[in-house]
Amino acid sequence: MGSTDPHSHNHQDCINTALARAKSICAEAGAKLTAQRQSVLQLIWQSHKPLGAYPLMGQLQQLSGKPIAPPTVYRALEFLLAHGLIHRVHSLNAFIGCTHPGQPHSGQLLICRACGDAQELDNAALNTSIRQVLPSNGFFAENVMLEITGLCGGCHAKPEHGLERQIDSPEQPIDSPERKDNHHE
Amino acid sequence: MGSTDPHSHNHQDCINTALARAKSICAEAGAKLTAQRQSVLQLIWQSHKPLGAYPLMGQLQQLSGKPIAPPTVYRALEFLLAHGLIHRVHSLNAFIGCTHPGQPHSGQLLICRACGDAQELDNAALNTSIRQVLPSNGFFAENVMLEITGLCGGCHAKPEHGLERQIDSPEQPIDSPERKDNHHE
DNA sequence: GCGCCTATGTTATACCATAGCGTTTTTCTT
DNA sequence: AAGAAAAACGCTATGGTATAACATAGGCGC
Repeated sequence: MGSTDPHSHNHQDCINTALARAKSICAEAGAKLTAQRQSVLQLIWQSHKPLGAYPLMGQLQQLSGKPIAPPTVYRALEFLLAHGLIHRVHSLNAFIGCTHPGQPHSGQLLICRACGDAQELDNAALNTSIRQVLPSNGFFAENVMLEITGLCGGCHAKPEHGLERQIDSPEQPIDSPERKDNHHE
Repeated sequence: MGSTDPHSHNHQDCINTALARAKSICAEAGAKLTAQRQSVLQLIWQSHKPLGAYPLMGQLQQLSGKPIAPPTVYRALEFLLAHGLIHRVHSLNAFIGCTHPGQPHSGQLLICRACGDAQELDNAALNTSIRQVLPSNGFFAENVMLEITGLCGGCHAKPEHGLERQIDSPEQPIDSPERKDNHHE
């Protein structure tokens, strides 16, 4: 969440809003948001941090009182992904609720390695920049995934996470000398 | 790559150049590019498409004539990642040679879902855009990962890869009229 | 009821990655 | 050159992620 404490807002409202939106989106699309899919969506929102499929499976079992197998979970996730209700966080093999479903956007995430929170962005300038790179490469983009890992404001202020590998790490952060696309072709 | 045939250039030169660069980078860093690590780097470059750890392991076994265990492969990969000689492709659980090692940059990849080729970008405007979003969020970035999936120029021209859902189109990733609830993110 | 489509259940397995520990090789120090 | 420390490697086992394939159940139009 970066600057916002997960508990500084009414989280239940948060979840309810997401569920309500999901219902209307599915209704409009003619898709069935079944009880199970809704449970999965709710659990993902409850966590408010990227949630893995197996932890999710465990919670789903607790919730339903019966054993749940991986395919069941993955099928629900697949449905939710397809309808833009959640995002997959590749760098964590996890899933997170989409904060503005129904609107066109590409996934842009800020992921704190210390507290584990993930904040979704939808930065217009960034979207524009990304889109502009593509035509020059003749590439037809279908899915854009941007995941930025680091420390959120809160965690960055604390000393215990001070191992700031920003400067000397080979997998460099964003700072890059001016250089144009370059490839060996 | 992308639209270009992997064999339209002298691939061996490509590999040799990468190996030579790797040697000089490691020498400068005081790191040991052992025979095994070099083999791994070479195999990754030979593939010229993102290569998974297990396929890599198989090739490594063939090359060396003896059984190789996963940790061996992953340790080599870890070394190469740490020194910026390869990139991890999260969306494919695979690895690809870095086209401009030694220079600070974040990984920006165009991945074709049809032919599997991946092209690395280093677009200055994009880097700038990304960098500019962060301060406003109080976020301290350490690693940026951008992976764009779609169709490269060549594959886009062919009819068999039809399901074209352009990103950022007003409609969500999935269909509008006829529904079929399966799609990968 | 019947056929069809969708969702779900179930078993098994494939695929990806790391922990932990012992051995070998290299490098540094004396 | 001998010995200690560190780095790299081999190996076994296991954890974590994801899907294939097939079976079952329920809704819905006819």
